[in-house]
Amino acid sequence: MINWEPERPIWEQVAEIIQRRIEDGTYPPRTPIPSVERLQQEFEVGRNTARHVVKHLADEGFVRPVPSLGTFVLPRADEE
Amino acid sequence: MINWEPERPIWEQVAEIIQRRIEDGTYPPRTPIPSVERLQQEFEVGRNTARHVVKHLADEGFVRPVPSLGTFVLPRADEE
DNA sequence: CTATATTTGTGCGTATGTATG
DNA sequence: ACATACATACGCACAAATATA
Repeated sequence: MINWEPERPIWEQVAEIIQRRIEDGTYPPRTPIPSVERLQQEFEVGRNTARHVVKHLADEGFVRPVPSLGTFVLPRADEE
Repeated sequence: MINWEPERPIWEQVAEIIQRRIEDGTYPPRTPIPSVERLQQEFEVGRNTARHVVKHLADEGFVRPVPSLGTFVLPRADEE
């Protein structure tokens, strides 16, 4: 079981964890973050919640989902 | 057309049918159950629903999916 | 040896229904 | 009324391994 903060949406808390992993290099640029299904399993959330996380990270410009392939970490501007 | 009971999920009803066939020997141990595509066709369900059925049966220990080969009926302990 | 078909695995996209706060 | 969360159910495409023609 995961102790989510009750004050904020779970998707937001998951998104922050993934974002942190992107920033600390756990998920390097041009590599895929865990799939929606993996996120579901690791964080014990539903599919829509996991997808919301990915969509948020994509909207924020951290990742780009590629159909049939995965969701890839975008390189920073100075790493382009 | 198939008359599914509206009260329960379709995947559950399909899984029960397959499980019954395993138990009555229609699908003997070490032989494959119908592929996902065959399940789709026979029960007129979508791929994800058919896969859900297989995953459920695998989680319950009735079958083991083998990539590229099929999903095989596991032998019971006393038949091992 | 090559080409095709089969089968599971893995991705994303979409919609609906239900429940909760 | 709305946002959040989950379950169900449909769709598509491609990858990888295997079997077969």
